[in-house]
Order: sequence, then structure tokens, then C-alpha cells
Amino acid sequence: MKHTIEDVAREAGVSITTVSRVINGNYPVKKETRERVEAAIKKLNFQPNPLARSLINKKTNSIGVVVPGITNMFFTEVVHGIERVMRIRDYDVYISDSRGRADSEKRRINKFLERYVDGIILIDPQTENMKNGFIEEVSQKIPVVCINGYHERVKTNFVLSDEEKGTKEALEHLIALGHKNIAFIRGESSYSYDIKENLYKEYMKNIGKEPVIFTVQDGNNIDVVENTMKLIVEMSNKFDLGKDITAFFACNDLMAVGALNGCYELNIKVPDDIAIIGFDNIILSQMTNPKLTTVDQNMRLLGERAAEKILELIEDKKLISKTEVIETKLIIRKST
Amino acid sequence: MKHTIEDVAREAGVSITTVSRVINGNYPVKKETRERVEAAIKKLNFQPNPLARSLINKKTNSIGVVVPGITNMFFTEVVHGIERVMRIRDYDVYISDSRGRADSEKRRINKFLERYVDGIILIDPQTENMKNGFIEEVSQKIPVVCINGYHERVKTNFVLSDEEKGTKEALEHLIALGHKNIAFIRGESSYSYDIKENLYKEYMKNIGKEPVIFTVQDGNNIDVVENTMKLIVEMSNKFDLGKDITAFFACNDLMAVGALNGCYELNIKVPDDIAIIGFDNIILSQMTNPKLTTVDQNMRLLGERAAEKILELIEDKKLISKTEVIETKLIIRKST
DNA sequence: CTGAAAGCGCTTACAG
DNA sequence: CTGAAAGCGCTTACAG
Repeated sequence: MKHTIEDVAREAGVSITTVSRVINGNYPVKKETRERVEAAIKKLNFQPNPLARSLINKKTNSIGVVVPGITNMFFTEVVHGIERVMRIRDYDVYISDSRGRADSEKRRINKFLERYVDGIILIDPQTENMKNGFIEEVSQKIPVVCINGYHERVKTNFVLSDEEKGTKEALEHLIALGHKNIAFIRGESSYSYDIKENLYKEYMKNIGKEPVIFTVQDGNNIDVVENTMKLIVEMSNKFDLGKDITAFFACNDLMAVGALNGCYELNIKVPDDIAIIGFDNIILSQMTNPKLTTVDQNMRLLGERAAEKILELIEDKKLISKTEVIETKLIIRKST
Repeated sequence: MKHTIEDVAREAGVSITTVSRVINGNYPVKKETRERVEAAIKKLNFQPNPLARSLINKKTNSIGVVVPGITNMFFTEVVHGIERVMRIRDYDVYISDSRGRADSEKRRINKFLERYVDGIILIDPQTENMKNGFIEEVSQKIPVVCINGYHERVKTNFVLSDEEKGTKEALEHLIALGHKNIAFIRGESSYSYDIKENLYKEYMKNIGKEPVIFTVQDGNNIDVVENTMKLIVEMSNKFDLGKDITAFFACNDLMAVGALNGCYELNIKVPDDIAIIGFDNIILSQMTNPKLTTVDQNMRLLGERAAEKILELIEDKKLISKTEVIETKLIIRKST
């Protein structure tokens, strides 16, 4: 059976108060007494019950992370960055999957709140929950850091990747290559897609072209690859690929890979007949054939900075800046 | 501020005992009283503090899952299956990454123990911790289910995929295709690799060939793809690929993809010059070009069964069987 | 420096 | 059916 603080006190011949003090090291204890207590702790292999401590401290040494889809490597790579820094600080990281749905995201956050995590990191939160005030509400109760996501006049903390700049560079890269008939592939609900779409429309307007936009189901899950592939194949009935469309801008690498697969299926050569550019630079983008040109979001850094920020917030240090922007970088490989 | 049971009692004009009873529904309460309490709960938007409840109940309604690498899609797909069933039963699922190291795995498990999760699922646990009795020790304290992993005379619960059968079918498939010069690619430390290696050696012996075994670093992480690719390129100095070696058996799809990439790099045609077979059937295996022949482990089912099992264990029903075996299935695609 | 006591927010015998 | 009280395993004023 597990031992309690009382067992230790008995063993050391002191009060539980004293035991508590040596555990926490927050009050002076005579050296000799301390050593006796420490010996007892060691002998009984005692570990304080974190539930009891948390009940009093209102502190659990844990954070929650909500991701839109655990099978999307973009998110797992960001989580990797988060874990790296939280582990050093001896925090537990609890991951929960919202499946990219606003109601589910809400539920996952409320669960974390109930469990008294010390802070919450949201990766690519649902725009709906940003706009309806839910995230702000949560931010008043507990430290919150959002990685990407809708952020106009939302009072919370952000680590943003510079998706505008990344999108522009990607688009300009395609245009510099002589492409004008660029089609745009996005998923359903993510603010990241909206940012990119707006910029895309702007650029198309500038070069005097009608925008061509495709929306794939379930953009945050790995299934999106298959879905994009099917979309491309279907689309080939309406469009003369390689002519009506000479380039695809995909909102993430998963969709870009799907597009690549679609082209392969249709026997369309990439990049000779059609160019494809992705976004994120998940490791998968180097594994395709040809390798994907894409925009690196520095996912690891995104996660690390968010983790550092949440720690500052938890420890009540004033935040230097409520929103921080991470640079993106165009990675030119073989698909453009 | 958050409300407590006392606020509700005051609001409803009853004792906290009664409030507790309507919350838990474990004792009779007069209808009228109950309704008054329910109204108060609703009005104050009261949620019982789970920490306080757990302190008494020794129950947290949560489980821990330890994976060897969160960036490996095999594991995330299994976790997906686990989450699906736990969510229905209103359990929280906490995921932790051991990076495939025995000491880290131990630490993650101890953390879960400290936090009083109700059960732990280990995916592909480290052989070292199985052999040194650590996992058995943990299993005596708390419900444990292992998915795959070393299991000879280890007293705990298992959901195993039939890796032997899968390996045999894969090997026989290659041999039926006329391959004799089959090389074997594995990672460092996973029992799954050991099972496969033994079978591989046996088959090589039977067809009178020397085994050719390559070990890649960091087999549980996505980096393994890159590492395998490099390995293949290096290996091409020593071996005449397509002649000395006409087929690769890779212990998981990630390595198979790496091998595929290596061949592409070397301008070796798959499957014409060399055949490649993977294992797991992660979605990625359909995204390559050519698509991978592989062995499906039914990851979702693996996760679901483990989740159901841990629930039985937590709820103290006797387990029908301590180890359950899930069928594998050879999926023949284009790389062989 | 040390201990008795109150309290964190709940649950559950015990008594009525 | 209902409530006062003890208790889960800790921490922290308060008093000495």
C-alpha cells in the first residue's frame, strides 16, 4: 500500500507539519530533524499525493494541449516541441484531439478546466470559438496560448507563424516560374486556410485571373490525402490539367501530397505538366517523389515558444509580448 | 470564482450531504428536494471538483498511454482507436512519449502512477522493462494493457497483433515472387523487430541464404525515414542493389518508405529492380509511389480492444482472456 | 525551529 | 429521506 505523510511522520518521530516542511523546503527545519525525515521518506519510498496537494495549491503541474487532429503530422511535430520544453520543467503534457470541430474543442477545453490543468495550449483553434468569445472567457480563468488561428482583437496570447509572408513567397515563386493558372486547395475550417485564400485571390486579381478554389473534406486529418487525390481525379473531368491549371497551391503538405498522388494517378508529370507547392514542411514533404516545394513553418520552434510562454504565464511573470511571430521560409525542392 | 458544493447547499437550502447525493445519484432523495438541488446546480453552473472526488474515490476517470514516438503514425493511429472508445465512456486519455527509451518509459509510467490514472496502456513497451519485472510490478498496482511487445511469461495483459503470421506471409510473398536475396531492415530496440528478425533468419536458412540485416537508428521516430534512405545509399557501395539484393523486408512502413526513397535517389526501379515490403499499413503506405505492399496490423482495432480491456480491468470485471490476438493481413500493392 | 488545528472540496458511514 | 461529523492526504497560518 502507498504511504502517507502520517506514516513518514510516525517513522521520523515528528509532526506531519514538519514532514510537509521538509518536502516543500519552504520553512526552516533543523538540519538533524530534516535528515531524520529524509531518511524516513527514503525508507518508506514515500511520494506525496499530488491530488491532495493540488486540492490546496490549485496547481497540478500539468498543461493541456488541444490539437485538431492527432494523425496530422504538423500537429504532432508542434507537440514534440512543446513536450521538449515542458519535460525539462517537470510539467506533464496532456494531449487531446478536437477533430477540428468547434463543439468538440469546447468540450476538450472544459475537461481540461475541470481537471485543473495549469494552462492550455491550443493549436490552430477553431475560428468559431475565437469569435464567439469562448476562448477569451477561458483565458480569463487560466493561462492560454494559441498557436496560429484567428487573432483579430481576441484577447489572449499567440504564437503565430507568419503565414501571410509564407503564402506570398509561395505565390510569388509560382508566378516567377511563369504560372498564371494557379488553383487553390484548402480544407474546410481553419483560419490558416482563410488567410491564404484571401492572399491568393488578391494575387489572382493582380495578374488578371479568376480564382479557382477547391475545398477538401476533413483538412486536419490524414484522410485528407486520400480525399485530395480523389478531388484531383474528379476535377480532371472539368479542367484540362496542365493547361487550364498549371500549378496547385495546397494549404498544407498533406493536401499537396494528395494532389501529387492524383497527378500520378492521371499520369500527369510533376513539375513538368503541373507544379505543386505545399505548406508546413512536415517531414513527409521530403519523402515524396518528387520532393515537395513547401513553406517551412518551423513547427518545433512554434511549439517551444508556446511552451515557454505558457510557463511565463503560469509563473505570473509579465509577458514581454502577447503575440509573437515566427518566420516562415520557402523551401524550394522538386515539385515546382 | 468557482462554486463549491457548499454554495449549492446554501442556495438549495439543504446540507452538502444531500447535494452530494443528488450529484452521485447513489442514495434516495425526495423528488422535490432533488429538483431544488438540481435547480441550484444549474443556476450556479456548478461542477464538482474532480480533484476532491478523486482524493476520496481513488478514481480519476483517466488513463495514460505511453507511446515510443508521437511522430510515428503507427502509434497515433492506435491512439486514435483508444480515444474513440474511451471518449464514449467519458474517460480522459493522456498521451506521453517515451522516445523509445527504457528509462524514459519508466519515468513516464511513474508519473502516471503518481497522478493516479485508473489504468495504463503501453504501446510497444521496451523489452528491458518487460524482462526486469518493472511492468509486472506496475501491473500489480494498477490495470495495465500492453499492445504488442515482449510477452513470454510476463504477468500482465496483452493485445497482440499476430506479427509472426504477418511476417511469414510477407516473407512467403517475396519468396513466391522468386526472391532469394532478401535483405532485412530493422530499428534498434523493439520486440517487434526481434520477432521478425528471428523468422527472417529461419526463412533464409531454409532457402540456403545468408541473412543480410541492417539496423537503422531511431526506429520509432519519423526521422527513421531519412535515416533509412541514407543507409540504402551507403549500402549501395558494398552491395550491387538489384542483384546481391533483390528485395527489402522493412520492419515498418516508415523504413520501407525510406528504402523507397533511397532507391529513387540511386535510380533503382521499384519493384522492377528491387522489391520492397513494409509492415503496419499506415496511411502513408498508400501515399508513396509506387504504393507499398505491406502487412496491415489493424491499428484502430488494436487500440479499441486495448481500451475495452482496460475498462474491464478498471471496472473489476474478470477478464475473459489476458491476451488477445488480432489478425494481420497482407496487402499487396505495387512495390513488390 | 516545531506542532496542533483548520481547511482544501468532496463522500460516506452513522444516526435519526 | 436527511444531516452532522469524520475523513481522503495534504498545506499553512497561528501560537509557542
